[in-house]
Amino acid sequence: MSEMSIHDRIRTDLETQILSGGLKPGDRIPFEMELMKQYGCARMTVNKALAPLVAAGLIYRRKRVGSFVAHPRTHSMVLEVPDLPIEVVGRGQTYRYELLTRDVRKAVRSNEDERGLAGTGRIMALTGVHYADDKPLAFEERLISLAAVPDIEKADFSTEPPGSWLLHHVPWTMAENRIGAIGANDQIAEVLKLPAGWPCLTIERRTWRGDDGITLVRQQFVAGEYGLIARFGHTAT
Amino acid sequence: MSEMSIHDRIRTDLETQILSGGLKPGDRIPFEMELMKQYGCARMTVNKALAPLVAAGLIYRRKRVGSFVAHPRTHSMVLEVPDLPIEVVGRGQTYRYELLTRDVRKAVRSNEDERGLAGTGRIMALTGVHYADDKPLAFEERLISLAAVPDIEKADFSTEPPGSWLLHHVPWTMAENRIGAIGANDQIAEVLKLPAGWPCLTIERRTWRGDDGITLVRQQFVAGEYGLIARFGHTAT
DNA sequence: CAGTGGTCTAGACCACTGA
DNA sequence: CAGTGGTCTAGACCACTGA
Repeated sequence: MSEMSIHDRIRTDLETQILSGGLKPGDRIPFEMELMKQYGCARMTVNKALAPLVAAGLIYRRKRVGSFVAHPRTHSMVLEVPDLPIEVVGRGQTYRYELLTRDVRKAVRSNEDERGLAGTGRIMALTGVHYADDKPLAFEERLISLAAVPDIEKADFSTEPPGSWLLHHVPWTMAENRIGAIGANDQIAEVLKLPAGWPCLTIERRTWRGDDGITLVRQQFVAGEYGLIARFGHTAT
Repeated sequence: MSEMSIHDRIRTDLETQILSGGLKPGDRIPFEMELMKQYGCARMTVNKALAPLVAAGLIYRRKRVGSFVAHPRTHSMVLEVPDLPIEVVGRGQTYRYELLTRDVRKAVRSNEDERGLAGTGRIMALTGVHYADDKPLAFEERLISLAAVPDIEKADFSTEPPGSWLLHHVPWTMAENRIGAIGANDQIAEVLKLPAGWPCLTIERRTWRGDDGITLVRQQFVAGEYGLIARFGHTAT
C-alpha cells in the first residue's frame, strides 16, 4: 500500500469507486484542485493519475465543466488471441503444424480478399492444419502480402506455423477479428477427420501495418476442442 | 501537425518508427535526456509521451539500462460484447425477446453453476429466445443471484431482455466470456427452428461485482446470423 | 468573465542496477 | 560509482466554454 506512488493511489481509488458503483456514470469526480488538496500533491501528479482513466474510457473531462464518470455502452472485454503453439503446449498437449499447400503468385484482382491485401502485388497463399496431441485442432487458410513481408519467402513452415512466424517477425498496428460458427464443408471435414457439417468455431483475422494489409487468416476450430476466453474490461463513452 | 502537443509528437513519432519496423523489438529507444534535446522540451514532457507506450506494451523501460521496443507476445484485442437489442436495431432489424421460462428458487447445492453464483441463496433462472426480424437469433439460459440483485424480481422481461436490464441497472467489476461452437441439441434446435446439430456460436458469460457472482448466461447464436468482432490492440512484454 | 482542464518548465530527490 | 528511469514539486500560460 505505502509503496504505491501517489498517482497510482489516486487512480486506483477512483477506479475502485467507479467500478463499485459508488461513483455512477455521469457523476462528477473531484476537480484537480480538490484532488491536490485531498492527496496533498501537485497538480501534475493528479494529472498523471487521471490520464490513464481517460485513456481507458472510464472518465471524460470537459474544460470549464469538470471530469465525469463515463457512461458504459457495451461490455468491452480483452480478448487474448494467443499464439496457438504456446496455447496448446501450455495446456500440456503436444503441438504440430502440417503445411498442406503453399503458393506464391500475383494477387487476383477479382478476389476481394486478395485485392484488399496486396493490391495487385504478389501474395503467398497457405493452407495447413494445427494438431494438438496429434488430433486435428484447426484448419487454417492464410494469405500474406509479399510486399509487406518480403522475408516470408525464406521462412520454413514445416516446423513453425505461419502465424507464429508473423507474430515474432512482423509488427502490426491494427487487427480485426471476426468470430463465428459454421458447419465444416466436405473438404475441411475430411482434413479435420470430422463428419461433414460438424460445428466449428471460426476466426477470421485481418492484420495491417499502417495502411498496408499484412495477412488475412481464416481458422476453423473443431467445436469442443477449442474456445476463446475474454476477460474483464469496461469501455464507456 | 503543428496543433499536436509536444508529447503527442514524441509518442506518435516513436509509434510510427516501432510499427513501421524502423525500430525493431529489443532496439533501444533514445534516453529521456536525448529526447529532451531532440524535441527541445522538459523531461516531464518526454515522460508523458513514453507512459502510454509503456501502458500499451509497445516499449519497456529498465533503470540504469534504458528503454527498449517490446517483443510482441500475443494478439490482445478488445472484444465488444454489445447489448443485443442495440446491436440488432443498429443493423436495421427489429428486435424481440421472448421469455420461455422463469423460475425463482433456492440454488441447488450439487449444481456447480448455481453454487458458484449464489452459494445456497436464492436464484432466478430464465430461458428465452432473441429474435431479429422475427427470426430466431439466439437461445439464452441465464441464472441470476437474487442476493446480488434483489430488484430483479420486479423486472418485467416481456419487453426488455434480462441482459439489457442488468447492463443498465447493475454495475459489474469482473466478467469472463467463453466463446465456442456447438451443434444445437434437439430442444434448442426446435426453439430456434433449426435442424438438430446445426452449428451455433456459444457465449458463456459470468459476471461479478467484487467477489459476488451476479449472473451466468449461456447464449447459442444461430451460425451465420451473428458474429463477434474484436478489434485492434497490442500486448507485449 | 472566471474557472476548468491541457500543457509545459526547470528543477529535485530517489531507487535501481550494470560496470 | 554513475547513469538511468520513477516520481514529484511549484509554478506558468493557454484554450476552452458556461454564466
